[in-house]
Amino acid sequence: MRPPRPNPYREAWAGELRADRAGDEVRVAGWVNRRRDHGGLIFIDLRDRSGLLQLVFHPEHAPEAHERAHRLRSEDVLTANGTIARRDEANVNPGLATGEIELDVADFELLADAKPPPFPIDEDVDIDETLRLRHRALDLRRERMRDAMICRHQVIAAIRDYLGTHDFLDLETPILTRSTPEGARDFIVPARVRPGSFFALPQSPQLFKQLLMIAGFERYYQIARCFRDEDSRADRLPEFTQLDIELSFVEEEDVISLIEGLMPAVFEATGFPGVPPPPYPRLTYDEATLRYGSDRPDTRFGLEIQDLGQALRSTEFKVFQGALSSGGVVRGLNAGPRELPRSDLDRFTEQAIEWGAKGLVWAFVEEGGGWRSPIAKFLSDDERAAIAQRLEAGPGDVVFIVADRAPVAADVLGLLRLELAERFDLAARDRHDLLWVVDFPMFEQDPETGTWDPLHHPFTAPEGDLDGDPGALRSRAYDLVCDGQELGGGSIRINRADAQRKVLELLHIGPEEAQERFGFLLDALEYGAPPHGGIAFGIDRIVALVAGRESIREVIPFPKTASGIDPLTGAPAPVDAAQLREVGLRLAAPPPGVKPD
RNA sequence: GGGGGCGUAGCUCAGUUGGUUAGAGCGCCGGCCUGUCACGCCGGAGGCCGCGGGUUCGAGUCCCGUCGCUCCCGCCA
Repeated sequence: MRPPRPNPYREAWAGELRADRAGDEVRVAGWVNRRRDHGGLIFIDLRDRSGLLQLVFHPEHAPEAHERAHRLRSEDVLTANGTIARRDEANVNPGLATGEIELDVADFELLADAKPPPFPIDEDVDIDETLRLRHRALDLRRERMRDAMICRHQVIAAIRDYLGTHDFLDLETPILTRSTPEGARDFIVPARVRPGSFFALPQSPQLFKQLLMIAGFERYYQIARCFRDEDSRADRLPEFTQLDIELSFVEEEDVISLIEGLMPAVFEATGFPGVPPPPYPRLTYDEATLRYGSDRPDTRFGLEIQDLGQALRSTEFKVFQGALSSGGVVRGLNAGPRELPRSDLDRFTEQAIEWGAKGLVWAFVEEGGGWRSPIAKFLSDDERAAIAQRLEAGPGDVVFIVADRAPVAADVLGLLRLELAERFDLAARDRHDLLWVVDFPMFEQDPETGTWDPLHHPFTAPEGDLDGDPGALRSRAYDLVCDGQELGGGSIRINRADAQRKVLELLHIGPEEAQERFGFLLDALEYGAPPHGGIAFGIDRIVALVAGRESIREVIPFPKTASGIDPLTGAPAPVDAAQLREVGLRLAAPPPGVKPD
């Protein structure tokens, strides 16, 4: 850190003082991290953003200060001046960056005293998250959180630096806007200036960044706050921060190579090891869903899924035969030589059913090709051998098989894969797998309604015949995946109004509705839109990865809880009737705990 | 909306088969202590066992409901 401007509080950062300053008079300021009062000598670990420094209060060096120092307590704020003293060899603390020195305090001023904190600031223990969020200012004082926030800053600074030197303009887009078709539920804000109407908070700056391309800015980025009114997860909150990027006159390779330059810059800036250098491997969507049962595969461990259709094409076992003859699949994975008691097998089977399968076949392969399995007797020797060969399963291995519609089999085996990896701790810890998933289908058919839903948003450029079978269309989209989590995704966009209208039509968004909802984009597309494309990343996820945190709440200064509320401010909170009247609203029912008027 | 886990002192947790006075460590308060750095020693305070109901002679413990947190499914890039 740069040296502070000397002022009445501070002339140096406490955590950055070293033995070369021995003998110097300095003034430092910060919080009492910990006190060790020996009656005679008093030691205080002073904490500021830069780290810790031991202050010594000596009864003979400074009797008056020593007397007052007895009353210092944890988290008191003080400024102290004195002499930097080199510690005796025996008193050096190798665990502390400033451990070779200490400040022999001449005088200090208590700037603010502190109540005992509701949880320890000076040690790294798990505290109830709601309590931490309620006292977030205190929580953020903890080293772990300070590190995370600094890491967050470093990630964002590295991004700005990289994109800045690659000719990108950082431009803002509105927060009060109208519904964007990302597929999630919108947060809505009643509009006083037009009672009965609502703003929506952006789910992403998608439409605006396309307008910026049509405007001719060529290269844009933004660290953009985005909002989606859906239930949270460890890696998902209703409010999150996205790195939003868009470029003109580009195709897929341009975006991919930009990102393959950006990500290493981020990893380098944060000193994050473990990600192999680019080019990052690419998997097609079809490969990913077949081999890993997911379009965001975790490839840190094997357990790859295989198709068993060939091995079973003339099977008489009704379950498998039924699946195959009705257009479904039989797929399996080899879990390897695992000790799996019946209780685990039952649990997996139960879960498979919850995940949508009709059942789960398990089998232990024995010496000589026999199976210990409830279905062993329904399969011929040849079929068992063919399956074992396909799954490369030998004696001792346990294999799992699902027969179902292809998407169900993929999902179930994909989830089972993750479950097994968790159960046996298979994921490499010191390695992180970044990879691209490419060549997505444009649409996915809802098995119940038969309607076509876009896998990405409907501005993604399709590949193939727009007048042909929608199921055959591919999209020019790409997702960046890390350890089974989507870090970002994007696409080349549609840059012609007629093609855009056609795609919306395929989604049953008629001309009128299209005009009503995003006429402003369609209109702009009429005036010469360059070929363009881009990508968006979850900044919170990137920081969590780099900082090694399980939840993005650990890398956001003021996050909502997993249940979507803010214990710090109490938001969301009821508003009074006058505020409602102003925006032309009346509640159908009073909120819990509030009496109706 | 559904499923799992958790809820006991300020914090982190233990609490046996339902048993009478609910414990520990840390923190806090008081005293002692001149080389500690998780300082040490002595003493002390601190409890709506999430909340409501039920079973029972008796409930932290069993049952029902409910609330909160969290993880996952659904949902969501």
